[in-house]
Amino acid sequence: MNVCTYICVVKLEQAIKSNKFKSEVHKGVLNILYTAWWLKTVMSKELKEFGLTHEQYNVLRILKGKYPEQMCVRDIACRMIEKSSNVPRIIDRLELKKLVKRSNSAIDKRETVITLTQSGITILEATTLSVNQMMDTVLTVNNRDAALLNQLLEKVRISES
Amino acid sequence: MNVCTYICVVKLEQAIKSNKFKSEVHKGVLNILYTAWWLKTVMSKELKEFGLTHEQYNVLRILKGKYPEQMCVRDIACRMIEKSSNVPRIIDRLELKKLVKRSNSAIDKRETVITLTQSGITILEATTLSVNQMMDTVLTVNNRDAALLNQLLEKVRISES
DNA sequence: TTTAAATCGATGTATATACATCTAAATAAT
DNA sequence: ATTATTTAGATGTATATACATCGATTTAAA
Repeated sequence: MNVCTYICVVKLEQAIKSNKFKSEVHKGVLNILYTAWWLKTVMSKELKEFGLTHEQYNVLRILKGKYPEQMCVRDIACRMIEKSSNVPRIIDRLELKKLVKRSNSAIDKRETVITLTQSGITILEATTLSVNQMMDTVLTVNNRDAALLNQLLEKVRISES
Repeated sequence: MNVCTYICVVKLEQAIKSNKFKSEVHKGVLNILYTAWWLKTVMSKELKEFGLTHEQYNVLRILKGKYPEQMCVRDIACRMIEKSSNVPRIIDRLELKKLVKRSNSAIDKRETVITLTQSGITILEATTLSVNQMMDTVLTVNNRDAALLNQLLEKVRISES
């Protein structure tokens, strides 16, 4: 069975061939992990058309958020979804593709400031349009359910310790 | 800010320093991705004590599900949460640590069958106990909310195409 | 029966994750 | 002012992801 086949497999039990879960909470953990993989796979398929990875797209979008201001590596890193992302290395690939530009900060010589290039803006806009359009088609969940989901995910992350 | 600090950051807006979302659905996508990273980070911290990665633990648990039966690589792969996992390579590390054993199938010579070793069973049991205990402490969400969350995640994965 | 197609899993490559370490620079402490 | 500490980001390493390819089988087709 092809990886893409799973995009149409809705049931978790079917996806991981298991129907014995310790509890709904335990199932929920697996469900979140699986859904995250599913979403990444769906998105990556679209991003690939533009030669971008999920993480590169994330960095570009973060830069867009402050544009035309520049951002230092640290500022980008703390906005990443996956906090352990190695941002300097992601910047490396984006720089090779000339989508961003590195330069040294005048204020703090330790900092490297990153700028979106015109090419970066153009690709990002086209990609965002395409990704959003695709997501609107693929995701049929409504905003009311999504709002409830957002509340529940926050509850999951309320930790005792 | 240390990566571990984020374990105590509950709000998505705070975690990714953004409060402008196109819609609740769009926010939901980011929320699922972030929560998955959060869960993996929390779990990995515990797994590290036993010298296991998240994926290695996943493979061991899948093998446990059929134990004492053996499983071929493909059978393991289709039960993985992340479908694009490179199972032969994960087996490589587990074999080096002598937690599993590879052997050739007598029925189909193309297949490699994997067996949990006694050492594998022992480590898996200790790890599972520790991980479950930690999860029960960290996750305070109740089963009713988790059941609702599971329904909503399934709705997210209902695709038009 | 011989060839063609499909399958299994090992392996190669580029990128990313999750760390640790290192250098340079900035800040704090003495 | 000098030293110590902290911080920024580059870099190194092991592992994983997301593919593609390849050899050895097995199955299907001619």
